[in-house]
Amino acid sequence: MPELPEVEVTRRSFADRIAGATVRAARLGKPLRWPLGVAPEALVGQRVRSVGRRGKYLLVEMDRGWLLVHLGMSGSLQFAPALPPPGPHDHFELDTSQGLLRLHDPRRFGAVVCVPSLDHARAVQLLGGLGVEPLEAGFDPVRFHQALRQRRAPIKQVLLAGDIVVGVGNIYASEALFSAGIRPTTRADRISGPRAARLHAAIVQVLQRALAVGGSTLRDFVSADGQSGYFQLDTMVYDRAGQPCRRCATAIRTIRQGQRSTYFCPLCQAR
DNA sequence: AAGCTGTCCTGAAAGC
DNA sequence: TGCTTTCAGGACAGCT
Repeated sequence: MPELPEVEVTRRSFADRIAGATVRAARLGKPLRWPLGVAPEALVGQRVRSVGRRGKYLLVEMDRGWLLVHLGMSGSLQFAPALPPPGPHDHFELDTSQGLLRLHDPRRFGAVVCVPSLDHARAVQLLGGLGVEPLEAGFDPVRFHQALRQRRAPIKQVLLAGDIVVGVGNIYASEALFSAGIRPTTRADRISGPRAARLHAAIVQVLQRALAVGGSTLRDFVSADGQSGYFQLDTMVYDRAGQPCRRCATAIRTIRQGQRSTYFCPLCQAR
């Protein structure tokens, strides 16, 4: 499932190639998570200025607004001069002078939303509540600790909420907590400064490593077949229930937190 | 305000 | 073998 590293790799794979292109047509498939918000024809004639990213949203900057693209959990993008006819799971297409951008999303948790330049409220609604970017300078260990001290919920769920730091999904939350030696059920406000600093470093390291791996395994994520693109994850705890911890050989345990699976090592993550 | 729960969707895997 | 059930995931609405 696309988490921050996959989204960033996707962005890099087509941002330069689509920049400057003029939209010739836009097509919708079955409904996605949210409606597009405008008639597809409203995009025709606009040029693509750039492709940025905020959290797990891709921000396609157009002449008169932004296209916010979210890959949900099963979405992927392709951008190529030409593509085969759309299949039953291709739910958005942007035909441009430089190629065809296509969203393939079998489970339709993804979304493409057009936010006109003037609709500031809509932009705030979609992006306003997001936390800091974990791979940018604003993600600071001291401020991270201060933010955690305001929260009584289990640290795993606080990370997932995304309002302190974005981009840490279910997989990387478990992985980062293992790396920092913190039990996922620990109340966020009970984590000391030094331990928060360790978690901060673990989040950065886990995401950066995934991004580096993605750079090699996902080089043609967008332009190629779209099937083999997902990360081949080599995890320490995620999806390893009952298997021996790679550090101490204790059996990895799984629990449910907020209807989501959490994995941890009971020995390496004692508290 | 913060923190719960339910909801959306569909393919894969497990269970009967 | 074939049918039914469960599970996975991100993020929001609507509660308490």
